[in-house]
Amino acid sequence: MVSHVGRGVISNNSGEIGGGLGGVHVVLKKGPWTAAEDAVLLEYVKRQGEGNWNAVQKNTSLQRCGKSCRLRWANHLRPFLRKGPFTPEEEKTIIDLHAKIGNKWARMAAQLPGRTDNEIKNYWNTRLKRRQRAGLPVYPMELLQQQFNHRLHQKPSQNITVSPSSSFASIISAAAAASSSTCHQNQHSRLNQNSVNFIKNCTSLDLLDYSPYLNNMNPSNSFPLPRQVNNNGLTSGNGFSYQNAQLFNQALLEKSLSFDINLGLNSAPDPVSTSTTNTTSFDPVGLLGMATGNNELSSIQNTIQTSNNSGYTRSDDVKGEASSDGDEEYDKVARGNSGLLGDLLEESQSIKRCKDNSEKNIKAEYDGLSADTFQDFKAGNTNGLSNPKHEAYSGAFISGHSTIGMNDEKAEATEEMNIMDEDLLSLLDCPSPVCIPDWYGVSSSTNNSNYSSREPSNITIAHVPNIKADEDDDGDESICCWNNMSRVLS
DNA sequence: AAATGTGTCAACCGCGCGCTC
DNA sequence: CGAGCGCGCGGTTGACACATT
Repeated sequence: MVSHVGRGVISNNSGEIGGGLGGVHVVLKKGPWTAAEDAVLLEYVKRQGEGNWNAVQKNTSLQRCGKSCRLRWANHLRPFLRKGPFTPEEEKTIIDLHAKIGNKWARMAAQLPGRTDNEIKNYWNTRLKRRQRAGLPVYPMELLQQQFNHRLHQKPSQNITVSPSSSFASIISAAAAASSSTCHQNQHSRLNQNSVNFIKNCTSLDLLDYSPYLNNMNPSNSFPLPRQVNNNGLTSGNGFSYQNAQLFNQALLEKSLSFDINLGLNSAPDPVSTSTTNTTSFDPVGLLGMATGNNELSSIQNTIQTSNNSGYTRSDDVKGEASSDGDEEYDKVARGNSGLLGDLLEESQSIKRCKDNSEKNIKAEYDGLSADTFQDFKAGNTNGLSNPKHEAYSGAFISGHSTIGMNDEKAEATEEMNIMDEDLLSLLDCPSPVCIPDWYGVSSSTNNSNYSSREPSNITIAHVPNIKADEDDDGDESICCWNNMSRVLS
């Protein structure tokens, strides 16, 4: 019945008023409102008050459906509307609220006098897009840490379902619940034990900004320290490399295949069936996607890609030590973590500069490489490369602990980290680089059940070393959670 | 200067909820 | 109790302006 879909067209789509008009087809206007139409609507509301929007078309000359009238009134004509850009306070409020309640625009608008849900929604979507493009997490780290700590000490009283539209607070709740819950002790897996140890040995989860929420192996549940960025845009400090981050990703993915949150925290575990009833499939991949506001799962890859390509890894530590180095670019990047649009703009520019700098420096360092090789590596194509020079170059690029451009002291500390990385790698005895499964980019909106049936085909762990699991009895319940991983390599 | 990309704004659409009959 | 209706919400899209290449 719609003659056209578009702006400024006349439609005979009677929409909601169909029934009320007894089947009379009324040509309704669509598209932008004119001043004259506004005047008519204003006058009507002045006389009749808000509501009964379908009556507007009946009682006035307006050729607009009730919905359109309501929208026009709510977003443009009603009194006390605030126009213009959001203030920093408003932006902060929006970010806070979104972290708490998710995409509840109307509820947010209720907290922001004079602002409409549409405005807030537009603002958020723009911000989201921008952060995604920059490979940044949606929420400022401070906020996340605050939320996580808060949720951690709250035992959920009811089941939590995690969906793509979940607020981050609910996701964090789920992670915190899993973290503190008593988990099933059966179905041990050697790989899982190793994963546990691996994770426990990690002090920083670089490249996976929000993976800490899933890291229920951290006994203190403390938030990991972020990486630092030196003045070449290269990462340094505590943390682990791109390769190890991928291993950690893999661990999370493995975990996703079998880790169910039983959110009935006090319910007795069912030793036989651990994943079929009353459990919510816990999908770290999807959660990470959501954590960064990206339901299409590109966030992790974006982050890794950023590091891989440029050697740059963003630090979330707004108050990080790097700022004290007088590193302006770093400061700008860190400032961008406020999540405010103005800072974001500056941040993305700084990231670009950092990236350019690091590429320049690395290219200079390994000047003997051909341009093609350089581009190949940037593209992640390292297949069949055995040139030592290239390997060094690869290391500089892949590792989060490049020493290029560092002073001796920093370089020494970073070298230590690289050694640690290698140790961790050797513990897992993984071929390097670890392949990212081809299904890794699957949207988190995909039915979670898919994950349980999709083995990561590209993960190639030849064998897993026999590492004694850390079975200390210091009350580290979280081990149980990982022990709950089953069927991973069966 | 033209093409392309990006941001912003405004509007439409489908869906679900609650009320009324 | 169920159908019809009004309304609100959240997702999506299109137009336009501006920035970048």
